Amino acid sequence: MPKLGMEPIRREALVKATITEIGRAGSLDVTVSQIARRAGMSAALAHHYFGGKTQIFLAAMRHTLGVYGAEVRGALAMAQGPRARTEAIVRAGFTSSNFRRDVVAAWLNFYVLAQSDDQARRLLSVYQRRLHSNLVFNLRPLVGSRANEVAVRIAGLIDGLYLREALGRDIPSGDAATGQVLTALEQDLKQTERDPRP
Amino acid sequence: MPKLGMEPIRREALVKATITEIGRAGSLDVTVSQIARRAGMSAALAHHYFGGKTQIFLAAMRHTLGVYGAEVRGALAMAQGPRARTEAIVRAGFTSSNFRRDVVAAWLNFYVLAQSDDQARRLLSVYQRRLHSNLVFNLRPLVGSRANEVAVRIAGLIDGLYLREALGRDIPSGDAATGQVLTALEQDLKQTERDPRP
Amino acid sequence: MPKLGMEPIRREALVKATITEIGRAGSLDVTVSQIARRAGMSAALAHHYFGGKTQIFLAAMRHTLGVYGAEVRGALAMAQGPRARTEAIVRAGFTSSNFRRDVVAAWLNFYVLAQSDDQARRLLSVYQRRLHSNLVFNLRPLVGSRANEVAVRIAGLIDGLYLREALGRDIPSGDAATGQVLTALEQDLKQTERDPRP
Amino acid sequence: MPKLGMEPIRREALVKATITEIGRAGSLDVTVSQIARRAGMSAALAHHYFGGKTQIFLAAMRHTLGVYGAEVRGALAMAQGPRARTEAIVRAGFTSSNFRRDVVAAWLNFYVLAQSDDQARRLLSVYQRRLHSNLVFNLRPLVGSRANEVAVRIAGLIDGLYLREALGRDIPSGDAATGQVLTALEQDLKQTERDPRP
DNA sequence: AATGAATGAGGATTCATTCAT
DNA sequence: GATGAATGAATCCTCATTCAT
Repeated sequence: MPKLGMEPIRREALVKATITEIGRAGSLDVTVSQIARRAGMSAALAHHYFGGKTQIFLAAMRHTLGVYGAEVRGALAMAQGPRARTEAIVRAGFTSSNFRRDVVAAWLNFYVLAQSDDQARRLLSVYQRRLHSNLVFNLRPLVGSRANEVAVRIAGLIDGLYLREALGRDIPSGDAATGQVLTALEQDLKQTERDPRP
Repeated sequence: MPKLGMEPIRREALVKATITEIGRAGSLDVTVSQIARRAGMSAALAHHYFGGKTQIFLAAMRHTLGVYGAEVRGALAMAQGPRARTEAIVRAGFTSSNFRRDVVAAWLNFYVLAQSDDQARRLLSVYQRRLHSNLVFNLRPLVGSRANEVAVRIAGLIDGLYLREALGRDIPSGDAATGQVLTALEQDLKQTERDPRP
Repeated sequence: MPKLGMEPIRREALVKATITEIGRAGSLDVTVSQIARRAGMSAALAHHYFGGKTQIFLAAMRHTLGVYGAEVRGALAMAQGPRARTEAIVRAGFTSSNFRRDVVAAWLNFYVLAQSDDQARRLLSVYQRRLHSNLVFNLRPLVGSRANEVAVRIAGLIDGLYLREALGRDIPSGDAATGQVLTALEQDLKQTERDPRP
Repeated sequence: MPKLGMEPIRREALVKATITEIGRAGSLDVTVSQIARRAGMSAALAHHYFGGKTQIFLAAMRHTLGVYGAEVRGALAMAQGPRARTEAIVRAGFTSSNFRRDVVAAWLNFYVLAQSDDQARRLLSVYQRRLHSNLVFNLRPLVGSRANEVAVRIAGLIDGLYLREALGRDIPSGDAATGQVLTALEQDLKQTERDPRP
């Protein structure tokens, strides 16, 4: 009994299973069989849908980036004014849907993959550029010509806290991380108050 | 052609070759043969000296951490006063011997390895704790009770900039990264001036 | 060419090939590839079905013991009275399906394997205990309290003749071996006649 | 300081170490390094003295057979008359120097080796023939034309009891084994009394 | 006499991928 | 649409053996 319209369901199941398995293994050393099993299908079917292991990883990556992007857009839509919007961007990064142990592990591994796989690198670049311009756009009214520099600092700090979290044994605390970044942000704002450079 | 006392020579060659190969591959998916070939010996000999692939990686890791630690100690020895010492710690992280493309790639992969390998995790913990307490010790006179929080921020930012550099296409610029961290540090110091909390 | 339900077919082919190859080599120094090739498949498939080399050997062992056990049961079913049954047990051990050169070699190697592998040891123990109790049960009416001792002697002699056969160059003669054991048995019976010990 | 006259000492140490290691492993899967280490020298030296792994095994085998042969000859020298001499041969096989766990394991493995190695086979043949003719020679006055057949039975039983002992968990009991064989022998003698066939 | 150094050959095992059904 | 069957290629690791010192 061939089932119709299974494709999107299967794909989604595989993407989720991929994130889960990468999280469990803590690395990309995960077999297609493991992923497929967790997704409730045969390895052959996984291949059928995605064409290969790398494609599966990339799809999982796109999914993760997509979720993250949606979260950012959602937060931006609610916020009023540049400061609130900048803070919203920061907060979105540490939401409970993004700052989960397995997702963090996936991110870390995607960074690794991006070093050898061009598609992955491009994907990450897109994310990084988008984050950067989002930050710069909203920081400009707040810190003027410092916007670029501050954006790099904020983004760097976000990544760094992610990285640290990947290793800690305790459940990731989004609040603490958010607090760290917002404090850094606030000091950049104060610095501008003291020494404005339009 | 001396035939005795080769062990340390071989070990060192293997450690270097490991860093290089990880740098080239951008991942831990490097065969023992590749490493051994680059180090100018057979894979069997590499196994003979290290006992296994993981041990080779860990030795390379220890070496990298060792170099880093030496650099930090050296910098600390030259610096006078807490502020200079704190800056020295930061600068040491972005020295040209640490902030090389392949070394950064190695670090990134060690983070990954630490998620699944206990020895690697322990090694990283040691490094992180040492960095943290170094920072806290020198920050105390500067920012008082904020020392811990500031140390986390500084360390996080350092890691984040490392991470970003791993992906960039251009040669890593230690100066830019150092500048970023020192700016963040300076703002934390000013904040304390404004609002001292002994 | 049916493509489903291959598993039992493959397993059986592998088990047979294992016996054959052990027979040819005269030892367990047989590669999985050799076995797989003889069974008409790739080494990978052999692993797929059995999980590892030891498992393949154990399966072959179980098969051999199974055949032997079936033969004994078959012979017992035909025989009437304790003496006939005891003789049947002896004869079953030297049947042409059990007393083949390669099977004898397999036995010998299983003894060796049993010294280091626990599963193998357990398997052999089961066989030995079964043989022993079969003998004792049927010997009791014939030799009374000597049953245990006689059973040990009979079983020992069977094993010894197997061992000797493993080395001889000529085709194993089940008849000669059977004769030897039956003679020993008969003398034990006569001894009981002369000196009954209920 | 080159030591003189070390050769015999080294060889003996290696032979003993070989028996010990085979006993520990329960198989011939013993590396030359293991043997050499136990014998207190380098693997290279072991090769130097024996030429190769097989040669080391064969030397150990010759040694074992030699000890056994000496024991038999010693026992024969003490015994008076054919019956005592026959019993002496049997007893020699289960002496505490021959019926040790590791020696039994070695024997078993030599049987295995003899299936693939010609030198080993020849060595075993020599032992078997010698044992056989020793038995026949002394049995002739006792059982007349049955001598050959009885010798096969006795020798088979000895081998079988060895084999059984190789697997048992308890310390080998030479007495019990000797008893078994002597009982069989006695019954053969009685049989001849009843039905003499000169 | 003795050994550390060194390697080639080989073997178990894993896995992504393909294919026939 | 879905999967069991099947394999080639790769990789880690072991080990007997050789050689220079």
